[in-house]
Amino acid sequence: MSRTAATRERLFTAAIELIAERGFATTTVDQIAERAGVAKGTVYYNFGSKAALFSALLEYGIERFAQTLREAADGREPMAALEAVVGAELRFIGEHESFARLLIAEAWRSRGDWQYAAQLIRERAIGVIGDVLRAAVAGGRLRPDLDVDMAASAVFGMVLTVALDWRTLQPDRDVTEVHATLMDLLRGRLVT
Amino acid sequence: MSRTAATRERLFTAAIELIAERGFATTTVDQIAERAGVAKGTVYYNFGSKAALFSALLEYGIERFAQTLREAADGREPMAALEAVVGAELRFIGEHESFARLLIAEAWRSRGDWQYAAQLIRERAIGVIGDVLRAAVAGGRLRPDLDVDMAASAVFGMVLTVALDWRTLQPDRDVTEVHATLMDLLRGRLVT
DNA sequence: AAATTTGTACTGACCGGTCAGTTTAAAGAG
DNA sequence: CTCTTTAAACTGACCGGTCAGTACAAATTT
Repeated sequence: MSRTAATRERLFTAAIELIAERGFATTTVDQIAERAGVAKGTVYYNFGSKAALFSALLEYGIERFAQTLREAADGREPMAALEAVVGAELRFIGEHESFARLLIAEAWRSRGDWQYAAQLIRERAIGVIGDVLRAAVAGGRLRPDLDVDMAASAVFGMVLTVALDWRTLQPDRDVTEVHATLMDLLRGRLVT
Repeated sequence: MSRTAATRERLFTAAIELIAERGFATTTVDQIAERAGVAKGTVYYNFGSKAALFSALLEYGIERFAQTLREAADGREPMAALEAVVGAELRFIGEHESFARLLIAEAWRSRGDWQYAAQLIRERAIGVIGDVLRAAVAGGRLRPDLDVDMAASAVFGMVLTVALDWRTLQPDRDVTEVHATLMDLLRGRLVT
């Protein structure tokens, strides 16, 4: 990894943590530079502005998120793929809790400079779930009249909410338990 | 309604809209005052600080949210109550979209002054769903080993995400359709 | 019933701190 | 020699909070 890439990585990590804790607007560039162990000028040398840093960070994070989900689905039968994708989302959030909080906080605004973030998540991350559901419908495993896009966003939001509650309230609980409950819910195994 | 109550109401409305659009930190007190049609000093006369205004607004909104859900559940059989609560959450978000966006954006921070907001939502709003699910389990309509708290937060998050997507992407679509899809999902009617 | 006082709600110019972004000169790395 | 980073000082716009003063209606006094 080049020196530049390493510097950027450290700035990303520092910025994600701080912004998740305090929000974009109340996080100062001085704080980001300090936590990254870098001079303030370096931030501007590498990114040009606070907003540009955040923008790059969002795209980078969402791309990695979507990539993780895609790999989980790859090569699996539809219903197994859904299970794997839910597990991957859960694990990703567990490992990148700060990023998840940042996403949820900045992505669902009505105006502002980051509503494109919501669009990005929809296209990339939720899109993967949609593809899996579409395959399941095509394979006759799910109702043919299913509103795939709505269901995808429902699954994504459900997992996101539960994952954040899990990390907040019972961080020691095992992922597999959370995963199992979620899958039971999705498979309609709750109703007796 | 007293003059004071009217002024506070207008400040609430203005603040909710602006904060949902731009976030708490980037919304200025001058903007709130201007949109409410009062002087800046009036904000401080009535609430003491920007944070106190936001705090009052959160409690007010969450209480009304929870109240709506509670009334929907009241007097209904468990599964009918669940259906009614989901419908009520959907309708509340449709009617108070700004407030919902504000909630999702500010309530899931890790630190900061509003993590108590997440706690408030959990205790009040999600709590109602939890009570309904508990009743359903007690009545033998849902699996006895169901993790009620996790399921409640899953339902809440799922509805919240879908509702916001609905308002953003297809605002003209009828609530009942969205509601039906959501209930099918919850009842496990998707798997063939 | 006119004059005065009191309490409450509101006003908006102003102050002081904060912070994004700039500048500069010099040092380290590939 | 060029690219990257550093450290520190500086600028200027912006914004939360303050406060002396206004508006006005109800109570109290004369």
